[in-house]
Amino acid sequence: MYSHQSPSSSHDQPDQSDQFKLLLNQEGLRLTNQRQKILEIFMDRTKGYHLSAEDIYQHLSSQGERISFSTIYRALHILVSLGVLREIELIEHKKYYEFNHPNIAPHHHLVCIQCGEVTEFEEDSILEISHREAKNRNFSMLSCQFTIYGLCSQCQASDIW
Amino acid sequence: MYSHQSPSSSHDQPDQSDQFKLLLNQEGLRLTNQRQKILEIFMDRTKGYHLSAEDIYQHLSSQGERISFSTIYRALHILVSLGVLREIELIEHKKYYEFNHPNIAPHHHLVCIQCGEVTEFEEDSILEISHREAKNRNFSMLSCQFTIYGLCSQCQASDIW
DNA sequence: ATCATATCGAAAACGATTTTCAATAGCTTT
DNA sequence: AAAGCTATTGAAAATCGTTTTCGATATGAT
Repeated sequence: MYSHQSPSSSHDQPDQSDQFKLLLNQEGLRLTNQRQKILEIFMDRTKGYHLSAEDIYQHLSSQGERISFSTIYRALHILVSLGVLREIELIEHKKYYEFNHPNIAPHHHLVCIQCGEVTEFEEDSILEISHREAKNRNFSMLSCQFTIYGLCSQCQASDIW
Repeated sequence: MYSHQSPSSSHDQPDQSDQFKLLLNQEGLRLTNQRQKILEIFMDRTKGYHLSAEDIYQHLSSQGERISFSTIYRALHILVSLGVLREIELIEHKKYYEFNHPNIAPHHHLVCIQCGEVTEFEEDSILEISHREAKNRNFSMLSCQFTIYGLCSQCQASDIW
C-alpha cells in the first residue's frame, strides 16, 4: 500500500501546489486545473525558460490538454500580479514569461534577432543605475528592462550581410 | 519683387530638405510631400521628442494635412532604415520615433506607466556593458534598449496604492 | 511629352492580446 | 451532501497597433 495522497496533487510537488493555492485564495482567486497545468509547464525546466502564451498552448496541446488562449492569458496576468511569474518583452509585440524564482537574481537578456535565441546575463550595475536614475528624477521605480539585440555566432556565420 | 524661390521649399530649411532628398534619392526613393511633412514634424521640437504614428497623424491632421496611416508607417520605416530616425518601444505594443541627431549620444528612457511621461538619461556604462556581454557570447550587437518603468513624482502623489 | 516605377490612400489583413457572454466549476454555507 | 454564490472557463467577437494589397496618382528620367 502507498501512503494516502490528497486527491488533487498527482505529482511530486504537493507543497508547491498548496503554496500556489494559498497565494491565489488569499486574493479570492482559485487554483483551477488549467492554472495548475500552466504552473507545471513553468516548473518543468525542460520546457524552456522564456515562454509565450503560444508556447504554453503548444505544450499543453501536445500533452493532450485542451485549453483556450483566453484562459492562458488570464492566468499569466494573475501569476504576474502575484509575483509568481515575471513578464519580459524579448521580441517586440510579443510577451514572454519566466518563473520568478525568488533566489535567482534579476537578469537581462541578449536576443538574436535572426533565430530568436535568448541568453541571459546578470549585471548588478544595471539595477544600481536604474535606482540612481529613478531617484534623480523622483521616480519610484517599478521595473526595468535591458535587452541587447544582435546576431548570435551561428547566425553571423550563416548570413551574408 | 522677392528673390525667386524653388517651388518645393516653402519653409526656412531648404538645405535640410535637400539633404533628405539626396539621402532618399541615393536609395532610389523619393522625397514626397507627405514625407517632407513628416520630417518637419520631427524637426519642430515643440511637437515633442518621442512621436508615435498616431502622434504624427494628429499633428498633421490638426494643421489640415490629409495623410493616411499607411503612408506614415511606410515613411517611418524608411527614415529609420536611412538612420534619420531612431525607433524605441517605450510602451509595450507601441513604437515611438525620435530624431536621430548624430551629435546626441545614445540615451535611455524612464517611462511613467501612469501618465506616460518620458524622460531621457545618458549612461555610458550601458553601452559598455552591452558590448562586453555581446562579446562574451560571440554576439554581434546591433542595438540595445534600456528602459526604466515607474511612477513619476506627480503620479505617485495622486495615487492611492 | 512619355514612360517606368515609387508612392499614395482606402480597405482589408494581421498577430498578439483582450473582452464579452453564457455555461461550468470551485468554495462556502446550510 | 445539496444549494448558492461567484470565480472561471471556452468560443467568438473585438481591440490595438501595424502591415499589406491594390488600383489610382505622382515623381523623375528618357
